[in-house]
Amino acid sequence: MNEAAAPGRVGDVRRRNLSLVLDSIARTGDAKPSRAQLAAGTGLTKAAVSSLVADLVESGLVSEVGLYRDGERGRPGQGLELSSRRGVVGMEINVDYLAVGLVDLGGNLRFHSAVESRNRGLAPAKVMERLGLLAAEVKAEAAAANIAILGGGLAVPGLVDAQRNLVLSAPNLHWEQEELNPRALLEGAPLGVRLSNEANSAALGELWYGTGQPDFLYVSGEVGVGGGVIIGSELYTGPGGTAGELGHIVVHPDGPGCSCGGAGCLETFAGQEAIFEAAGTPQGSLGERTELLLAALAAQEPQATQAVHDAGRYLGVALASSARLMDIEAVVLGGHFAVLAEWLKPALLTSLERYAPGLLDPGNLTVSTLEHSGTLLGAAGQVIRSVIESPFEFLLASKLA
Amino acid sequence: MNEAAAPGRVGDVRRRNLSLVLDSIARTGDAKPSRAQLAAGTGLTKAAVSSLVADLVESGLVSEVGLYRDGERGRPGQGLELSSRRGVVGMEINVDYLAVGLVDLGGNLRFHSAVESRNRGLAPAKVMERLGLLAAEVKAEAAAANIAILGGGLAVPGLVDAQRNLVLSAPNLHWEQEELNPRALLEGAPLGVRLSNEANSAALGELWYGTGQPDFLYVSGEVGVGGGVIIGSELYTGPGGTAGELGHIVVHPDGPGCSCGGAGCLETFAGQEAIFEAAGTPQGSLGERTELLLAALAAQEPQATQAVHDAGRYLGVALASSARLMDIEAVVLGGHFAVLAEWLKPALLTSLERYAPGLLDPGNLTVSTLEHSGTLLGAAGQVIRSVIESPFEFLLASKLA
DNA sequence: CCATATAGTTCAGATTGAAAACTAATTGGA
DNA sequence: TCCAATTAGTTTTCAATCTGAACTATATGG
Repeated sequence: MNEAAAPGRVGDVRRRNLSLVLDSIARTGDAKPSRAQLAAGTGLTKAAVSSLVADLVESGLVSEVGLYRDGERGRPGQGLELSSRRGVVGMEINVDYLAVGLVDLGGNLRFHSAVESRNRGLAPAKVMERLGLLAAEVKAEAAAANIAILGGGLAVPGLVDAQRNLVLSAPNLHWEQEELNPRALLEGAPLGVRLSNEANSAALGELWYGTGQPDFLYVSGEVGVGGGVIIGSELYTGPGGTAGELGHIVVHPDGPGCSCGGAGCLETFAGQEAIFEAAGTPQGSLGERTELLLAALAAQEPQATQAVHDAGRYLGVALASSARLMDIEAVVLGGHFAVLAEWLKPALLTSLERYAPGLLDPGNLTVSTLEHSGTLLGAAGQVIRSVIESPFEFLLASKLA
Repeated sequence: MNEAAAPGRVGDVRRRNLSLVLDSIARTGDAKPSRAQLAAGTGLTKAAVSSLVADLVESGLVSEVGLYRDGERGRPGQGLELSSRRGVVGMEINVDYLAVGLVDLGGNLRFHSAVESRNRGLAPAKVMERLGLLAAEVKAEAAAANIAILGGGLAVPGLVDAQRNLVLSAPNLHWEQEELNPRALLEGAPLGVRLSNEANSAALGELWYGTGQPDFLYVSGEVGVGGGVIIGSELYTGPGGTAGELGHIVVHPDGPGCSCGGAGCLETFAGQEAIFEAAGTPQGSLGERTELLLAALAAQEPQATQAVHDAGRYLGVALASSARLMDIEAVVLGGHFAVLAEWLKPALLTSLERYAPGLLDPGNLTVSTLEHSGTLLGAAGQVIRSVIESPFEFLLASKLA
């Protein structure tokens, strides 16, 4: 008996149905369903839904929002929605900036703020201090709007251990085995602050607040090339939690050495630095270099065009291999790749067609529309999702308080 | 409300616990646990376990096997085991042979038979006819041993649609969109016959009856190069069910064209045909060529050695990329690669160390020990697993009958 | 032969959803 | 104006199923 799965108890049924009803309300979104509609949608009886909704309303997760009239006869229903008076703070540390946002349970970004910050090489404590200022701003905004902060999500460009609040490694920040104390950013928030990986959060943001496709590979072109795999509306993390390292897929066995110790990795051909260098973009801040590169592309300068073309070609190789291995049918481009999409896509599609003909419909290669808030939304969304998936635990906690 | 998850009913608790108890008995295997031990292992009360076991015994899935004595004091328990009087037939169609086997619920291969058969290009009906002869043999053996056949699993080297009993494509058999009628092989078996992919079945066989690791990539080197990804003791199939196509990962962007329409695929460097050709092995049957190649390798013939070395190198590239993308930490070599392992492994490990240093512990690169029966066991195991995972449905059916 | 220990069963109690009957609120037509 | 029709939501009764505690069954060892 190596694995001890938990036994089913009578009470589990209610846990599950609480989650089912809450999830139904979340999915229905703006339509603000009534109890009767939820009963029809979930397959539960009206009696069961009424009882479940009563608990959810009492906990503050769900609120009744006026009457619901369809223009037909009969008693109108009470509209239900995820409370707009409860929110989660999304936070992001990246190489060049810090960002925070307040997301209510319904997924609306109620407030948003970002500052430039050269975080590479900075001590984690120093960065957390700066982030704390932004967090204070959010808290003030939340108080003003009468929104209770339930918790927060913090995305960093590196490998994290969410259980132990540990950044295992964030090479682009020059961090290694750093213990953050994210909880301190939002003192008093009952659900604390959850660490997560930037690319994974962006992928989840795209899933919950973007395209809504259930299966896709999100490609994050920040300083490194990252990826997030969404399968069946869930993040695929792999057994060790480090899946999606698209940047270190080998795209040429005779390629140059990579910072990861390997060779021929995608990142050495399609990382930001690699593209800037191949394009001959002079040194400078990220914003400046991006401007210059875009200008060069617009001017059809050959070196820049070739650089982006090559990046697209090798990205195509990596995507072809990924699609074959993981059966991926859709790709969403984010970060740098979204910015360069116009010039990148043709080479990418040609490459895909060469290495995996017919596997990926060109229409399934899309560009993220969430821009910089995707990561934020995903980081906060993970906390919101955890409430939607186990509301019972939340109910218990809020009854004690 | 786009997805309608099923509501939890009170009866679901019992469904789950029936499965939990059955699974506990299966895992404990030869130890033949008592009800009391199951209660301790599952966290259920003795009362609940007794009630659940009663149902399982009545259905015939579980049998009591004499008393259980620990040498200590107290009333001895009744040992329980998955019935050895119920079995599932595993069947395999491959390019060069057909095989069948009888697996009892406890996972013991009770009977096994295989014949050579040049199936490439043969009509599916003709192949099924030959397979029917083997199936008849199994049925006779089962009758003689007083084992009731519950169902069967049939593995084929191609992409299948298990719901519709369809082989979507099996290029190495020259089959395309073939409708088989596997159920006819085992008339009267209550669970019918389930089609599955050969590489996936071999991976599952390895999981259930081989190493027992919960996370690994199985590499099947038959005529094509296939793969099966096991994550968290489950087969990863991807959204469309075609995941694990290791053979068509791009290992060299300037590589030769592949039968899949792409270019630079692993299969063009490490497929059986590619290795034979590179090694200069003359034409002939698979068995003959394998003998010749092994002899050449034993004699340290340079061309053969180089061919296998190259195959290992490119397999290393594919595994490095796979490990990065899917966070795979262990690899099991099967089929042709298991046969060549002695000569293949050094180059493979060197390659892995070059392209993904430190990612895969050399000790986690193992060779399948199940040989040809792995696929059979996996094909049958899927049916056995489906019973273990939802015994309630089986109970219902057996009560009606 | 009895104290002790362990296995397994029986029965009351609690939780929970289904089903059906009931109350509540609204519209439209007589 | 008022009542039939219609839809929303609540109350009540019932069945399924687990827990916990008390009970019975069967072994060992002095």
